[in-house]
Amino acid sequence: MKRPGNQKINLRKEEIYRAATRLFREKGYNATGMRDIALEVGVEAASLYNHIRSKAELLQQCCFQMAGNFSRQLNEQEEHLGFTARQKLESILRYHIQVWILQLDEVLVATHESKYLEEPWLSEFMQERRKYMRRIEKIIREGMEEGTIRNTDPYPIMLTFMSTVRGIEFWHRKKDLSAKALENGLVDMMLNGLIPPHTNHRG
Amino acid sequence: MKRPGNQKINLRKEEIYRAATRLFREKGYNATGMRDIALEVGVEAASLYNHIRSKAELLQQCCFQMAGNFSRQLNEQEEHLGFTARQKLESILRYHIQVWILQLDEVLVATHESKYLEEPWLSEFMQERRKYMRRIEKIIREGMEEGTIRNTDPYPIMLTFMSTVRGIEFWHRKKDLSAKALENGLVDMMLNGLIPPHTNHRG
DNA sequence: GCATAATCCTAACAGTCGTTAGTATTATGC
DNA sequence: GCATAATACTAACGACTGTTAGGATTATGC
Repeated sequence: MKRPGNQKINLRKEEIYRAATRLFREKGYNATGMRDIALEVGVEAASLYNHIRSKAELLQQCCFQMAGNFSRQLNEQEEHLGFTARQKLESILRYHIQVWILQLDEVLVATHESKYLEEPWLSEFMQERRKYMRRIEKIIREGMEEGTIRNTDPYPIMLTFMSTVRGIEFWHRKKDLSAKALENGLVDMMLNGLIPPHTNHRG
Repeated sequence: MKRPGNQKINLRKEEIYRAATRLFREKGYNATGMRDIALEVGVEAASLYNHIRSKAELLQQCCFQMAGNFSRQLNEQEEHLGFTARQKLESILRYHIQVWILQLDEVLVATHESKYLEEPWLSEFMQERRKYMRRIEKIIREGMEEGTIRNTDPYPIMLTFMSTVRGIEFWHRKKDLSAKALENGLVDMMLNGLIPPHTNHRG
């Protein structure tokens, strides 16, 4: 069997990965058994090991795939010369929101289950995250220097920026609000806050 | 042994609860064994059952204690007649932040591990949380009617409000920023956003 | 100091976990 | 259709899980 383009193999592997990601999100990494994943795929648990090396590998793939995506997108924005820092931040935030809407399973696993990564992956993942947050903070500082971002401590702003997307976890999709409206609403809050423009109660 | 004020009993129980909460936060509920908790307390795992009914009970206590605290504080604010809706929201947000700073272990367990509650506790907890979010949304709507809150869709605002505290999870305490400064920074972002007041780029 | 209740221990339970060994089955390339 | 590689199965492994039983130890109230 000289692989006919690797298609079938990777399809099965992909299927396992998707099932695992969904279950990791739904039940948590530790509460998800290989037998649960196997049931979802329609196979015995032992058969999974023809396609993957271990359960831990599935978690690693999910976490570092997401980390890579976010890091790459941040690279693009950092190099975007025509944008002010505030425009960069808005663009990055919109990317965050879209990922949280379109790939909620993966991003929630990377966010909540990454702590179950084994070493040395755990340390590497956390270091990458710290690095990412520092890069965001740097853009915020640049925005303050160029005057497009309000001049206060950049650190709480960065924390708020990183947390804004978290609410999407609770969004009931069926209801009144479209994805684009949700995105715009979150971006609007990040940029303008909840005080009306005419009021003069700042500080 | 006719309880001498229940002190010793409750101290041990309290000790177990604290150890469990810390470990649940650190390693997650499922990855924390009764033997881990016992080791922390300095006792054999089986001995824990002289003080608690089950591992699940420890999680329930943590989740519903926090839920009760938040719910009670919200009651107080709802009944606070001298406050505008915006002042109420700021007050509630400051309470959120202080809890996330002072009781990070418990609040993280209630936030991230509550999904491992068994029925009917799980349903009750999630229902309480939905109710809480709807009450926040109602205050936001009141603020829009009285003009103290910018008039947009209240739902994304509520989601942002609920998520603001999440960043505290990543706060390195040792460093530059005091707890009070962090609190003020987060509140400031919530109220004013990151656009400087003189700019005219709203909408 | 005796009766008793609280708390601890050891040992073990039934179940689940991720994973491996060994083998059977299926599909491919020639 | 034969050789071979991929993939599936069954059975089981040792380790770990929350919890219980039963007995030993300790502290309390009178």
